[in-house]
Amino acid sequence: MRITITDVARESGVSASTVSRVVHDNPRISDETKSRVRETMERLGYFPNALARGLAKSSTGNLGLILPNSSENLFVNPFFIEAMRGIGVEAQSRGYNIMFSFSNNEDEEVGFIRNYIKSRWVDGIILLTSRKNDRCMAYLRKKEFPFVVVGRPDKADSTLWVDNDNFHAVYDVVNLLIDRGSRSMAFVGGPEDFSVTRDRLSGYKQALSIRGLKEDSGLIGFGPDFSESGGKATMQALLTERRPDAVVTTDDYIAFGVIDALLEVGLDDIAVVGFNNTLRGRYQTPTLTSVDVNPAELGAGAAALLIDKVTRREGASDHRIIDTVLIERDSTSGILLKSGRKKPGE
Amino acid sequence: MRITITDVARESGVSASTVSRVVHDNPRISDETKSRVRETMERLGYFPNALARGLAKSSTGNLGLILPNSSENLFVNPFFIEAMRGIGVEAQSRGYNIMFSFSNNEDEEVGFIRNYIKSRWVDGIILLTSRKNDRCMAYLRKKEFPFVVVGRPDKADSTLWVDNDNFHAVYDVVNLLIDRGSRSMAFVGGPEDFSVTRDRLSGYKQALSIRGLKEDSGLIGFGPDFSESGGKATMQALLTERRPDAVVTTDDYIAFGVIDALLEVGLDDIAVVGFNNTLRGRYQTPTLTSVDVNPAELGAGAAALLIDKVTRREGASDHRIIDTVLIERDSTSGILLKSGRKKPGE
DNA sequence: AATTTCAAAGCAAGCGTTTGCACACATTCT
DNA sequence: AGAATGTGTGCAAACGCTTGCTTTGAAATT
Repeated sequence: MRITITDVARESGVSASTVSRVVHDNPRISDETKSRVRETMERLGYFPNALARGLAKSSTGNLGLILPNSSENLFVNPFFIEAMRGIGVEAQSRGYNIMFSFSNNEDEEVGFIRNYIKSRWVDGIILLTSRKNDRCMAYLRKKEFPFVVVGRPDKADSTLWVDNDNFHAVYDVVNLLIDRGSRSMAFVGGPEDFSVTRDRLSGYKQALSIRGLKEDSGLIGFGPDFSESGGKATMQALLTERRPDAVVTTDDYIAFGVIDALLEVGLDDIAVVGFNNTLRGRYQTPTLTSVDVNPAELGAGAAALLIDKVTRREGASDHRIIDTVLIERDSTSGILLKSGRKKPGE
Repeated sequence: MRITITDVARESGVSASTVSRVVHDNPRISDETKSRVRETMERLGYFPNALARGLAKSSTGNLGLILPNSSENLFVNPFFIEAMRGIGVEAQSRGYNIMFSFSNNEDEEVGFIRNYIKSRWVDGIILLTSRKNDRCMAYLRKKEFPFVVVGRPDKADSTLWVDNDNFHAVYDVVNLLIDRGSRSMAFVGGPEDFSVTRDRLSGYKQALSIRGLKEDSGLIGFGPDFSESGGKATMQALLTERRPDAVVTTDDYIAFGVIDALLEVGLDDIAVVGFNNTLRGRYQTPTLTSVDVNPAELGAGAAALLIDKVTRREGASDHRIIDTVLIERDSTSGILLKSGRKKPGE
């Protein structure tokens, strides 16, 4: 027989309400009673039933995590598992549990969110990507349900968000490339409706203008996704019109595709930069200069923000910016050598 | 105001119990009533409260997932995210939710399990690794709580499990290497208390003996973990005594370490095989022959088994074997070339 | 015509907590 | 001494659903 609050109450000669108040350390209960009740709880091995508690308080202490439509490349990317870890660790340390679901498309995502909300499993929801006109966000806003998004939201309202300073991250990349001698730098991004793509593009444009280089729309391309094949195709299209001396991309996998496209036409002296500091970028040939976006911190920040919100903590801010780290490797050392060996002297 | 089962009842002129029975499609309710009630539910947008339901049924429809102590290398390994995906997809398709937690050590794991069970958040638990004398398993058995483990359990009792046929997987690898000409084959495994290590070792021994090669304990080593550095150190130790012509490992990362150790002493003609078919193995130099263990299938199988169990489905078996696929690449093509180019003619 | 059988639906007691309000008693103030 | 505070607990009504047992009325059986 499972032991309940009434067992504890009977056993320590008080009412169930008193036991409940002891559990919550209510100041109206005398220290004497508290310690007596606590001793009984200990002895009986009492543990509150989360469901009953949730029902009574109408709040669960769970957060829902929506993983984006899993085009395969999203899962070879350690970004997500790292973000999940950040979320998990932060949530655990504050007594929250995480429920997750995998979806195949935006419809399914909305379906899961709907289910989480309506069945009252969770107190808040974490979205792991930010898109323009995101239907998940629209739904959550309509329902006025607490949520946080990793990435800058499309609309500037009270939405909680956590993101890198993508503008500055790219700004630094562009400066590095200019310092390395680039005069005609291309930009190959993911889909244009992701805020991360748009932010990085504007960092690119700003930096060019500040350094006195002309922006050229012929040097800017957007892929259909964040995949290697998408990056390759985009680069190939771009190459029919222009011959850049460096390429800034918004993801390592896009960068791999770009490098592929370049090498295929014999261009092995073009600098390429990726984002997300993937493992493959560290081992492939050439090793890839990349921006580490600190996914675990992004996740932890998101969880923290959301928990602050649902616990109505005072003075909680509505966003958080996570630092990035630019990691320079061979792909910007001056020459893309097929052999992958570092250019001597760089 | 949130709408409840009584609202639906009132609105369609029946009792709450009837509505509940309609929701569960109880045959004792007439079709006429069912359709009337369903129409009302639709119109009102009724959605059952999962907490209340769980409290009444004392079951939640949630499963708990315990991710192993996160030594970093476990997370660069796509095995886990893939397994999670398999679990998630299977669970979702059967109306179950997944809660997960990250732990840093076995104590924490047991703590999370205890919490899941005692607070009654979940109906069953999935363990993602199987160790000898695992305290999690011991605890779960003591509590008689339903769980499933990925990997063969240490004790042969009624424990649910799903695993590859590690014995045969290694058996095939050994045969391949012998066919390629190996006569002195080493085995470098992970920690000996993981059942996966022990199973693969016995496959190795069997295959050797069947093919008429002598087993040599000097050719067998176990690393402290599944990491690159561990693999390297183990191989280095082994090399002080022996000079094998091929190495079977139990993980790609161990294999990377092994290759490193070999190349450092100038041995570039030794065949090496890994497990888990990691991305890095596909791109590094040389590309690595590896066994794909189908992590998503392992995860899905685990979820399926556990759900069958907690729903007391008839005829549910207690384990499931998932096929592996041996993927041959350059590292067994005869010579480990530093350039990573395929040996011509192989 | 009286009795049995059966289908369909309702009653009410849980499931285990939380919490506003009431209550009893002991202090302190006029 | 009577009134006003304060302090520590208990009562009982939620929270929203499930389910064993009953009831009701009609059809089938003797």
